[in-house]
Amino acid sequence: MNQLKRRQVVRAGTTVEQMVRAMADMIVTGALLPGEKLDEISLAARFQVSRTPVREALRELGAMGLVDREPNRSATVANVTEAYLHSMFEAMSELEAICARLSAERMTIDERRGLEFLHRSSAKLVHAGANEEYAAHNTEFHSRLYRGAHNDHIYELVTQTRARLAPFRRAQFRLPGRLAKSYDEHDVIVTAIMRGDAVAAGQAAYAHVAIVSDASVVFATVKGE
Amino acid sequence: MNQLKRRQVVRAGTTVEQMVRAMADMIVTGALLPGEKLDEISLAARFQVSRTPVREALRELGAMGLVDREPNRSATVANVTEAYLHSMFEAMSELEAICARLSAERMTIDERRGLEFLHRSSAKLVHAGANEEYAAHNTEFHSRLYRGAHNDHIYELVTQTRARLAPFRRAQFRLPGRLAKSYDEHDVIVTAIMRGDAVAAGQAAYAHVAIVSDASVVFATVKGE
DNA sequence: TTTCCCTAGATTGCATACAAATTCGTTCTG
DNA sequence: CAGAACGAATTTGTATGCAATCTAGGGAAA
Repeated sequence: MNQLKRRQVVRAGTTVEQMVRAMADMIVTGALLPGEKLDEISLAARFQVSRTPVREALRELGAMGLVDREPNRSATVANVTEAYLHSMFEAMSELEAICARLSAERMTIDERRGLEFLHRSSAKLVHAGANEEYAAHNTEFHSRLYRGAHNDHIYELVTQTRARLAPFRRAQFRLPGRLAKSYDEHDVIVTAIMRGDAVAAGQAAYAHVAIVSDASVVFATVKGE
Repeated sequence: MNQLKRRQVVRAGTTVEQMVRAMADMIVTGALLPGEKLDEISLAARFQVSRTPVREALRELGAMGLVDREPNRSATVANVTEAYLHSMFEAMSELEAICARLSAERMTIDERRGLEFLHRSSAKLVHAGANEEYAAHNTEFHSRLYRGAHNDHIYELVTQTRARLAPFRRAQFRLPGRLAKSYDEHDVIVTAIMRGDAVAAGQAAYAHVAIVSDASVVFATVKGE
């Protein structure tokens, strides 16, 4: 098995799919910063492919809102105005509220128990001050909330919004005491969901995200313009 | 000015943009039916361009959710499962509720007056049974609700969802008496917004869309599986 | 010195060419 | 006759080439 084609690499698909995944990841994780130029030739060289798949990947990323494109100029990592950023955070609050509300009504027993267990198990990370690991737990926590709503389209909308927001809330848990507060806020949500209180769950989720927005460090306009 | 290039035609952009607009329109209006095959060569011939822009347009439409794409097989007009369709309608209800709620809180005086005027002026269309025209008024009515929320990202989400839903609710106003009921439901929303009652506006909007979902004729799986 | 304009290089947009994959018809076999 | 298997034709995926557009730098004029 010395000579396997690029195509056969685990979980691969077409070249474009790979590029989209790779670049989306780089943008979301911050390896590429908002405003950064993405010229097709460099990308083609970097990924060892021709410009054709690069262009298709950029177009898809553009449609996803992760990169900005204008005719006859290089694509750039999406960089939004402060007003738009605010609208995304607000939308996120609303969407999370919906998910929490629906989760309170629709989660199966197993989902509820799983959520509670995950939440409880993150307590020790708070005490240990394990930023990175708590962040991972946090992501999983919210993911479960989205899935728990049992609505595929809402899941898509919230996931998409979260991805676009990611580059702008990197240092979320750097603020002192934020971890413990986050845990407490999750606790309110979990409690409400466990007892099937949709209204309380929705309100708690809305407030939680709203707080995160405020706590988030906002990178405005990093490069170019 | 005899020899103007394709590019210079009014409101045009790059070839791909034109194709995306044209095809999105065809899909949304039903000129292309869900499930229909979209092979690149035919499209290229039809639009008098090479396959390259066609492929980019298809990829963008795919990202928008208007066409389904799988590696090494033709793209098709998006055709969703009944479960997914249901989830889109539910999402639409939630999103419209948010917009109505925020509109009740945030619309300017002018926006409120404009909405009310538009609504009142559609009354005569109901009496006349003018389906087509009422449908246009209806579209405009909802558009204003979305813009009235003063949140660009939510506007984007709701617009996108509406577009994906369009092919599946074509015959919305064909049902007898639906026009009058729609008007009455709009009336409740408008009244709530005019008096700034966010909760009532949200509930009325949610109920309105939920009814439309039920009233909608669902085309399931038109062509090809 | 500053500003404007022009040209050369660089970069994107689209077309064409070729490779890989799929599909469908035909043939061969049981 | 049914079904598997092979192969040609169709269709998608990627590379390359050329035209159109943009950008940057230098030189001329104010």
